[in-house]
Amino acid sequence: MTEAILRSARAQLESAGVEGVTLREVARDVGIAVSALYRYVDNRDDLITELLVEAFTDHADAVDAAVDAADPDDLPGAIVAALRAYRSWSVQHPAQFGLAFGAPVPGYRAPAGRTIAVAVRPGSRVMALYARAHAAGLVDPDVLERRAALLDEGTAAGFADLAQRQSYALPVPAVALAVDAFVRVHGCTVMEVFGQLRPLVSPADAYFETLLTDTLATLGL
Amino acid sequence: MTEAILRSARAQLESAGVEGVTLREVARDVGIAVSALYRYVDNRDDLITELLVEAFTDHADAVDAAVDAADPDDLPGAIVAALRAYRSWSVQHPAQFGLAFGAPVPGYRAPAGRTIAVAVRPGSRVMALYARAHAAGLVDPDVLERRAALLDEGTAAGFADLAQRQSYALPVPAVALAVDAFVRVHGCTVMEVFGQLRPLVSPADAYFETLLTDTLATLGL
DNA sequence: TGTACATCAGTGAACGCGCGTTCACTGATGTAC
DNA sequence: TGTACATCAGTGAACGCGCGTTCACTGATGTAC
Repeated sequence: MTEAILRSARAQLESAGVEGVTLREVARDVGIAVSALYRYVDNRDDLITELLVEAFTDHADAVDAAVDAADPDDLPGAIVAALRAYRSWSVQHPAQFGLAFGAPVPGYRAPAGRTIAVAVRPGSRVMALYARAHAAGLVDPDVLERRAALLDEGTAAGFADLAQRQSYALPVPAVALAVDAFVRVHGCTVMEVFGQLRPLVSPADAYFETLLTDTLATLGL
Repeated sequence: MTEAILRSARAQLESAGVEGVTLREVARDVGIAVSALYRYVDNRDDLITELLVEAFTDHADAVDAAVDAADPDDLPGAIVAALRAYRSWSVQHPAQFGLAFGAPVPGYRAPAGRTIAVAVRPGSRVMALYARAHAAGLVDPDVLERRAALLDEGTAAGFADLAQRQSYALPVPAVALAVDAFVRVHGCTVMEVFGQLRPLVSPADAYFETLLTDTLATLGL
């Protein structure tokens, strides 16, 4: 039942956006009185939270699956697979992506406790791969050095803080490189999902592949 | 009057998002009967369109102003100024940015005739600067060549098409470089406005500056 | 085996609300003769 | 100068709608004695 409710809500999210997710419509869809919905859901915001957590989870699961399926001895390959999955899932689930990574929903405050841990999973997974690559000596020292030269004190402190909070076993310039790469990939993905890429780039798949190979260079791999 | 209506609608957009923009609230705000609104506006969608066009226009105006204020003999400097303005306006006007560049509003179809021309202005402005820099021989040929090597047939055709449609006086690899740079800048901006950058990067200003200097390298300048 | 009772999923009417849009209208202003 | 008329910004009531949430309830199922 709880699952049927969530499925119906997801369908509405996909067809009408967050603001189109409605308890009454869910009730109609599931074939239940509206009031009966309150047995399964505290209120509308609670349902939205459920959708949000589900979106983050599905996204992270897709990335995990790609990494698990990759050759464990080919770290750059695994990173590429992860980033590819990051985009693929997003393009295939635009509404859920929009809920998770789009403009914040006005009047709705996501409960940090439930969302943060799951929102951070894909980044942490990739970072762990990169840390292993770094430990294995695969990261070009010149690239690291050039990135270090770009760092001012404030940003360096920020990256050090991030590495400590998330337990990333990487020196600050390597964290900076990883963030750069992530910004490229996520930025390109957002643009594609929200329709800003199409006017600029014709086969998005191919463009993303070139962005990926170039991103490896960003990472010094 | 028309201006007062638009101002009120903009305030609502800022405080409650697109879905929070309401004819009745605008009427209340302006001090007029709801029905009187229909003298100035065809319907709600028309008002949203007005907001959308205004957002694109203000954004493009900000970029134009930055370029106009820059030293006309320092093309890389002008490009940096344009990209900086691109981000600054966005960060300062998150709601309008979200309307223009966020997830499409469900149930609302923007009239292409009114939006496309204005949506394209910042990109074209920067592209024109880059074309001048290229014509002046400022673009590193090695960078161009490396980018050319990354191009497959399909993507190359896409960029050629873009250059022709928009009359960009640049060879295909240079167009590709410019798009890469734009994706980086826009992607980073989206992440910042929608709150995905803050968990990763601590002083966003400083990070964006390093991204800008690195973007110049992307462009071969 | 039979009865009293608790549990619990689900009902349906009602609440108060805000919305976009339409309609017949009012009343001031300006113009034509 | 005075009168008839058109224009036009704005009024206010009404339409039909959908929403989230609450409330007293029903009726089947299971449990305790």
